[in-house]
Amino acid sequence: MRADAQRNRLRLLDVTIELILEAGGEPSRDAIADRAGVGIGTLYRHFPDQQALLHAVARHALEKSIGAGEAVLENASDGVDALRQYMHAALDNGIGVVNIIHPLLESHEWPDLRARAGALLKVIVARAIQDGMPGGDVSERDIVLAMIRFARPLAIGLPLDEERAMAHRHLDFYIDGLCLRHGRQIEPSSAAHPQGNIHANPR
Amino acid sequence: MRADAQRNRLRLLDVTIELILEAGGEPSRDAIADRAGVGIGTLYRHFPDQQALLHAVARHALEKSIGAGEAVLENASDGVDALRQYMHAALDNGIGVVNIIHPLLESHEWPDLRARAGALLKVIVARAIQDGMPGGDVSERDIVLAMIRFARPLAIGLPLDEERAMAHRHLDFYIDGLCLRHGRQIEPSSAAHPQGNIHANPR
Amino acid sequence: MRADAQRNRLRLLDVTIELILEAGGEPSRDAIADRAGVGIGTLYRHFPDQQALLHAVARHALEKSIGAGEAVLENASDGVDALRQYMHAALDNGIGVVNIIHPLLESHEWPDLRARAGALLKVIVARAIQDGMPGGDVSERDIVLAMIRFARPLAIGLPLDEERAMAHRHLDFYIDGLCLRHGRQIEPSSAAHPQGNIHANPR
Amino acid sequence: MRADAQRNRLRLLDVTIELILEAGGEPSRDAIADRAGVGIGTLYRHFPDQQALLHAVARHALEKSIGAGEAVLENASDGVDALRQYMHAALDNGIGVVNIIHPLLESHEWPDLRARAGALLKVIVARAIQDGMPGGDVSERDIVLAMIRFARPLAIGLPLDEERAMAHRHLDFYIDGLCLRHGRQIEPSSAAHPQGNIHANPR
DNA sequence: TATGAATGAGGGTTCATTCAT
DNA sequence: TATGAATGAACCCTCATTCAT
Repeated sequence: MRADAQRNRLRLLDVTIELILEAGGEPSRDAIADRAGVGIGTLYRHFPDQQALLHAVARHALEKSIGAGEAVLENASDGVDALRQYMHAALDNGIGVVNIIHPLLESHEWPDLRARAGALLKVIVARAIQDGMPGGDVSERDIVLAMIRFARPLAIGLPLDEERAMAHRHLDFYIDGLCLRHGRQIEPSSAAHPQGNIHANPR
Repeated sequence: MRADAQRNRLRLLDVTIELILEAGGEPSRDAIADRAGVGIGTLYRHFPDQQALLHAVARHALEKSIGAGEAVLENASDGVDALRQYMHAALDNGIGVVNIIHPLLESHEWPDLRARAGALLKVIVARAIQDGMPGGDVSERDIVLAMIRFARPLAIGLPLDEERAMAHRHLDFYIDGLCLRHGRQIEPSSAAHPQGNIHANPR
Repeated sequence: MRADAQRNRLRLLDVTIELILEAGGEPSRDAIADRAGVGIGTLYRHFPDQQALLHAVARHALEKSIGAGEAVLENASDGVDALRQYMHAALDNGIGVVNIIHPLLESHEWPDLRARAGALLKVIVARAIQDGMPGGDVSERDIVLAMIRFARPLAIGLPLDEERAMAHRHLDFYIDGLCLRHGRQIEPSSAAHPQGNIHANPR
Repeated sequence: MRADAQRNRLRLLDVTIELILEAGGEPSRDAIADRAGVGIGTLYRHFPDQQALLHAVARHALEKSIGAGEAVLENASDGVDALRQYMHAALDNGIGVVNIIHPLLESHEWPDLRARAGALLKVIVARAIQDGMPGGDVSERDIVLAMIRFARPLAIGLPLDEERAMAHRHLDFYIDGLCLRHGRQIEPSSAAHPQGNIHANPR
């Protein structure tokens, strides 16, 4: 691939994410091409249809999220802490930038990522349980679907920073609840995610 | 209003809710009319524009939710229990079926409902705090926005019953987390909600 | 026909003319029914379709115009004067309230009116020529089409009174020109139409 | 602009004029696109809304009309003749093709054209008066509104050539009448116009 | 007979996608 | 390869007309 083509491709991905985060919905193809400073034809050369573009964006976000999770896992001393950090990092890495990651993972696309994500999740959940999160009926599904939910914009016209703050705040309560299951009491919300939430307690 | 017109009106509201829950976004007018088995003109006679339809749907859901909350409040012996039951009932009553309830409540529409909803929320939160939910920075906003979030479809193609089950499950963890704040230990999620139906009566 | 039905029919005709003159285009069926204070169904009972209503309105205007022409003819001492008075009267009687009179007259509808209108026109033109209007290629067609033209609204948003004043003013110049053909000099615009024009010369 | 785009643009303008002249009202966008043989989207690319299209058409006609008038003024030896030629040329150039020229001229759009049109009219009328047209209450308004009126289709289904012939014929009588005011006798309608075509060059 | 609810064709407009330049 | 013009399906809405009450 020629260098300028490569540059266009990345620019298009970045712009798409920008626009999704700004407007909270799927941006129009024209808007993406305009903002990227290329013709609409160029957009289609790189991403033959809507799917292709969103897949690429999703893959991008997913890769970053998995990377973050793997890093967390390496450094964390506590499994529950690691789970919490991972979920917040996924939010910050745009895990929910599109609502298509889940079906994709369940399909046969991206076998590489599916494997990595699956392995990561399994370990993180296992470590969290090992370190005190009640097992029982709590499973990977409770993690994946929750990340999708907390990453979805509320769509009520909140400013972007409030939107993200509420997502992290809600997620924190959720994790607190997860770890409380079956009566175990933990230090709630102790390990905070790196950035951008208005969680009241100092972390 | 003529009997058949009344029937059509209700059918249109029901279908709209159905479609929103299935697709997770605003359904097209044509889709609504088709599913309801009426002409597009009939839809417009009953609801002159998108706003009117969504308002009607939202008001419908909001009224039922408030009603449920008031009933809960009357019968509940414990404030935290009442809060939990209220939030689940709101989900079952379609509280988040549209993303417009919140802005509307903040505007000057529906002064009657706003007053009722505001009063109800205040009492429910106060009673929950009184019965053990940590006060601190937890406020009505944490209840309202959470209901909107948990009621939003995940939009990943889940069948309707799974979608609803996950919403209630996520909500339960969230409430557990809310009430756990500052170390208080409660009996978590003890009262599992029945298989909630959006048209079910408040429990 | 029952008395109230008869009343409704007339009311509908009147309202239609009113609305045409107010808005300058074909009014909507709903607007007519509303203004007349009847249901849309009643409108359709009296006038089974758009055509029928406009025909009725046109016939109404045409009858009045012919009546006015016949009256003029009886009283006028000068043929050119009579022609002028007739054309102005036709304008005032709403001859152009719809643009469908002409095709109707050329078809086989209204044989009675066609006969009367044809006879009247023939006599009026003949008398005008006899009293000084140049014959040559001037024909009834120059009268009929001119009335249609001067009765058409300019559709540039003029207030109703200006619109009508300009119609009469333009018509006056036109008649002056008609009678000037082939070098004959007449006293221009001497015989004025009864009402509603801003013709500068005192009549 | 690409060659084919340019071709489409002109074709759309031509077709719009055709349809207006045939039907006597604003044609539907679908009808225009169909007749021009392009997709509806192409029409919208060139003219983003009804206004834009009608403005373009009107401006086109107005420019040609003014050009014709200026040419006439340069070559004409007689002011009344020049007025007559100008008005006929304006008809041939589609001056009244839309009923929006007048309001636009009275608004603040097209300051360039307004200035040119205003200057031209003033000179032409002055020269006509100087060469024998009675002044008195005759003004530029009698010229402008008359051009609009005579250019409007009668909307009675006449074939296009008859429609145009009648417009010129009516206009001729009108000008005769205008110039006859106050008893001045002129050589009426001597210079019959050739079979004018809307795209013909000014004579 | 009167009413007004229901219908659906048609007009306006947007936008994902294709294709000529 | 990059461009942006062209396409047309799909959406929103209006209104003439039909039909159940």
